[in-house]
Amino acid sequence: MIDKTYQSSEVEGRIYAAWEAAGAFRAGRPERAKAAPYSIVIPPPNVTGSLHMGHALNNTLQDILVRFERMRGKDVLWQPGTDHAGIATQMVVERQLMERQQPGRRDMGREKFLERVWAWKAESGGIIINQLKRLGASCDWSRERFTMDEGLSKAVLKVFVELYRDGLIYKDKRLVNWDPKLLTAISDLEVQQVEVRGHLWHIRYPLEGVTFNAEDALTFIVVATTRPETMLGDVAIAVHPENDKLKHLIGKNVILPLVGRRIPIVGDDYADPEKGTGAVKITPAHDFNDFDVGKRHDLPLISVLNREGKLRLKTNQTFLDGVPPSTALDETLTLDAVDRFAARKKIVERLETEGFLDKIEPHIHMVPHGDRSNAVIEPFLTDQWYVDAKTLAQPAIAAVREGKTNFVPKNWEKTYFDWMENIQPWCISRQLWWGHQIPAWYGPENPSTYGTQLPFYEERFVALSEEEAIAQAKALYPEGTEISVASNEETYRAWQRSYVLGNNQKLSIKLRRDEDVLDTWFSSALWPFSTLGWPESTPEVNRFYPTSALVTGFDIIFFWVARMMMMGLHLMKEVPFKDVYIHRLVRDEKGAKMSKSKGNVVDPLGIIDEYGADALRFTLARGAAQGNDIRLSPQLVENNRNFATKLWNAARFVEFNGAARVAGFDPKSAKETLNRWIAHETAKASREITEAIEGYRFNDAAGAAYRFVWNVYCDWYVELSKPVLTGPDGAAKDETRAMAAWALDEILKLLHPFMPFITEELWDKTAETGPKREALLALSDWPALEGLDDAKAEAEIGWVIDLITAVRSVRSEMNITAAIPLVLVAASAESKQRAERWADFVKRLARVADISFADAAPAGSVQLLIRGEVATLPLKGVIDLDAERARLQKEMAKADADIKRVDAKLGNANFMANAPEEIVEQEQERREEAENRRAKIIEALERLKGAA
RNA sequence: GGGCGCUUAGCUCAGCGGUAGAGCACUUCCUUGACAUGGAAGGGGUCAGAGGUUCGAUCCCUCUAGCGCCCA
Repeated sequence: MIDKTYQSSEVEGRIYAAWEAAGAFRAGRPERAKAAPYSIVIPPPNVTGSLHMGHALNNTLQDILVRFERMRGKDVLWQPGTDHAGIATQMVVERQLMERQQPGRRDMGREKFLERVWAWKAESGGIIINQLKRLGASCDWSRERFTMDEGLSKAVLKVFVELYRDGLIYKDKRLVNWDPKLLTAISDLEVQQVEVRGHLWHIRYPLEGVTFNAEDALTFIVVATTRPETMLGDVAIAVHPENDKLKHLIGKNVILPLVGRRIPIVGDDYADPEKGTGAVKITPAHDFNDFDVGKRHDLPLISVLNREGKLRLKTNQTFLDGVPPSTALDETLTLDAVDRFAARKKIVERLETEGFLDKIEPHIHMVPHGDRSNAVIEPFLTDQWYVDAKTLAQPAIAAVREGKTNFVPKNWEKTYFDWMENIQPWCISRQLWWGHQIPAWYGPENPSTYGTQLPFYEERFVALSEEEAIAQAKALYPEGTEISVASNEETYRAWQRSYVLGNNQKLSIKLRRDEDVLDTWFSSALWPFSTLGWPESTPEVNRFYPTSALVTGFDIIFFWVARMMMMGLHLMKEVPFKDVYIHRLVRDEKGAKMSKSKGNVVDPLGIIDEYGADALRFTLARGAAQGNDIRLSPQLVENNRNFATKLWNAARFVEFNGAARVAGFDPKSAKETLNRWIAHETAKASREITEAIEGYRFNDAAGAAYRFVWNVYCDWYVELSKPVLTGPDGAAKDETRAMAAWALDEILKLLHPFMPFITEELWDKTAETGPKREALLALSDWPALEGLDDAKAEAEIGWVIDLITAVRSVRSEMNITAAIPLVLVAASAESKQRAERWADFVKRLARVADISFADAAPAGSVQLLIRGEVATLPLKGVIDLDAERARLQKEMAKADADIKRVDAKLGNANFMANAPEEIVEQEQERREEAENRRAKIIEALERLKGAA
């Protein structure tokens, strides 16, 4: 028995447990060994994260695809897992330590700290997985993976070593985006440009060889900068070679204020003559553009900041080199160890008091910020590891061009190409501890070539293991050298000191391992194959790679999709996925982006608690039109919860009326027109939904399902079947019961990918009568309905629906509550038959007292036009004749307008000459129909005159 | 500055070269035994503006205005 109401909170947990117990989501079920594979890898959520609405959308869409294909009989793998989220997770744990006033990570050391992170992972790592289950996600949880798992770590190591060997990973000293708060490099994708109201400071740089006079513009050159503190690292001034006002200064020198360094004025077209003063200061160690200019002119790099963003001057040899002592310099040196922003203020003050400040303009500009720390990012000169993304990008670009991977919607291709074609080296090292430690070991420069001199060059050994690194070192250093690995940085330094001091005659060498870890996205880039067991040649790799589809948000096309493409193609020689479906954002009901700081975040679990997972899923699916953000409001979810209730009640009604599934029932065998009609409609809906899911048109699929269930099955089939179901027993009743149950079954299947819980529950409840169910709904066959189209049934039921609707309209408009007679005028034989067959139904649904036939319309009746024929409601005395006249005149006006419009077309020689034949025919039919309608209305108006 | 996209009913959004659609909201009516989380009926749109292509444009093209996102 189906309960009176559907309690999602009671049902969902139980149903999910049943799926898991049956292993319904497992890939590689034996009975599907010969089935085609279908695979999706989940975009791994952060292991310590929790489910937000973006996840809910993303995973709902994947689940729709996966459940759909599973029902289509494929061997489906939805590969779940989480990533370790290096920076975010490390931040959380460090903050925790701070809050608890425990020692920081440096104090406790790497090993201890990592223990803490693993403990934190153990504690909070399962949360999001369970939340995904509450959403109904049908992942194969037995295969859950984590980027820091042994297997995935092995994959990361192997890839690093291979790419290094191939020259696609290298170490380089370049400017990186440095986060002075987190003390790590980040990739340019992790930098957010934020518009900031700042200033443009115009500074006078005195020309060499003349006496500086703030009043005399011939004694200096003015440059504008947004970051005056970096002037301490200036090494040149650039002016455009064709800048007529300034080009005469090229080749001359200026004396850097506050420092006294002599720096050249160089000609470079980077200096835009239209912008600012036309001259720009060049600080190659603190600006990406300046770095390039510096390279072109062979300028030195003077870094004046330390890792924490404080000025580093006193012990900074490159800063002091070639600068004559002066009191100005001494005063500048007092800024040593001062934070960059405090230093900026002080420097501006000094420039002003000493006459070097020309003017200050307010200036709005973009300032880079770290996406995790929100600190202002410094371009910073360090050694980091890079991936040669440009080389890897080439096959990845080609694969999309050749259609091996398709973006849906297609226009995202352009975004992908734009980025890929202008791709920069990918900085993959992070100064963190939580992550995959880079498998590189360093030792002193080979003494056989450099004796025991100061080791300013380090030998580098990139290897899969410490043993391999030692073996490599053995091969490099002189025979008999003892080689060991320092357990930590400290012991290495201690050894290094003694080595440098020449106390090491025995040639005992220590190696140290690179302390840094890899960008989390490096491991995520391997996700489509590392999760399948690569580098082992597992059956899963062979069966499920390349994956079928990837479903993700546009915000990680660069971070993730592009990098998976590069890695997949390079390492597997095949694209990682055939289709990439890109969905958009879930916004709040006002259209604002959900964010913690705005406080407008809608918690999917709260929605699930209140309305059920199915309602949330259906809402998201209905809203997921390609290319559009989804505005989510509780109202919408409520509507879809109501839809679930509607379905529930329909099932209850059907059950209550003895509709039980009949073994071997073939819908094609139905005799009753109504039953043939619903079979026809079911097949139609099934086609629409199938095609829509195949095309990733989730909204169309959900919309078609909604309309079919509510506006076809419930509104008409159930209503029209009532007289039969509640009437006398017989073949028609038996058939209708069987058909009602059959169609409901098809509905459950068609809705299952969208609303898995309620459909599975009903599948179970309806199994109580009739033949035994062979499988859970999740594992049942998707409808494949052939040979059910029935135009005749469609025409007949359509006629009935039109008739009922028309009578209801008049009743409503005329405010008639009593049962009224219906007279069909000059009815065709077909209409007569239909009317007789459907009399009971029409009487019931339109509240008609009786149906009769006449050759002419009775006087004083209301006229209805049903598919070209006249039906009347003799309402003499009941109706307001004026109102009826007005109604008819309105219809008349419409008919006139229709005729006029069609005539305009048909009278146009060009239209007749150029329009396709079927369109012309259509127009002609339309005219005939309108003409007929008009004639009937005129007759009715005439009759009204007679009645008056 | 470059790129992508949007502008359709009061709201949120589908759609599309051949007479404008849905949901919600609104109005009126309905405690008929699946469902008031419901049923029935109804009002409401020169499809942002201006040009162009076409027999025909809400749809294709160009421009303008406004809004959004991404990249520099």
